[in-house]
Amino acid sequence: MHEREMTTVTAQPLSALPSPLPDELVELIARRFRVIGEPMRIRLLDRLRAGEATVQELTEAVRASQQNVSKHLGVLHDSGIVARRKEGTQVYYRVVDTGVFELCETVCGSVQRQVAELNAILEGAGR
Amino acid sequence: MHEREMTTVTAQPLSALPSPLPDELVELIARRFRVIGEPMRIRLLDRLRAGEATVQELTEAVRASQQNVSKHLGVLHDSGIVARRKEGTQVYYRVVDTGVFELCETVCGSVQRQVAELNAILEGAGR
DNA sequence: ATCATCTACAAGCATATAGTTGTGTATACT
DNA sequence: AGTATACACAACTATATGCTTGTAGATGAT
Repeated sequence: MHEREMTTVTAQPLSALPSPLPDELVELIARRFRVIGEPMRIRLLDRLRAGEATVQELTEAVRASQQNVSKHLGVLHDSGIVARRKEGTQVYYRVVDTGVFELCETVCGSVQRQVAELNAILEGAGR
Repeated sequence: MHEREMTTVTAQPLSALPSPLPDELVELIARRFRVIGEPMRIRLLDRLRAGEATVQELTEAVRASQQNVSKHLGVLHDSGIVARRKEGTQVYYRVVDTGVFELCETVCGSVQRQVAELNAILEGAGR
């Protein structure tokens, strides 16, 4: 689907993760989840689904202060989820780790299932 | 109880998410990510990959206080990721939302790609 | 009944992090 | 040069949350 050519190091069926996950890996995974687990950052990534955007455009899209947006973009950049490109006084951000979209879709699936369950329960009780 | 037969409600290609994600959905997604973005909880879920376990067993597996484990399990339970079953004085926990494993695999993929990139850079600079 | 074990809840402390304010730096325009 | 714009960094405050300690409730054994 995305980059397929770093065959040497990472190409394993990831389903086969070591059973007691090593502590460092656990920390890395947790950190990544926490980076994405922020409403403002999710909104930024959502906007970036449509493609590259400047800080200015992103600031308008998420209705927040420029400093705040810049800070969140810095977090996303540090964690390697987005990349930036400077052009004049403007900085363009884009998503480089498209795995985040996959993550959001999986989470949305879980959320939708839960909502469906709740509805089912409510209907069952209401009748 | 609830792990089967929910085919009717949620079956859409989730790739088609609304473009400016509604605020409430963003909050739900963020909360879910934050629930998983905790090393201790990841370790608990990791242990639960092997199947149902009691609080006691989980406490030994993650080397933490019973109270702390219980609290984290409560968080996982509240968010619908795990379910519990009481038997005598013991409580068995199990994962009901297996999407979390998918999430971890995706994240591991990203992390591994980043590590690979770092290695490549280091090798390039070192030679 | 009494006691031990297993689990969950509550209060307090410590830390992490989100948001604001103020400012520095770089680029473009006049 | 001087000014305006776009972005990022730093310090500060507020809030959230993880961990500990203490304990309550429930079950089972003696």
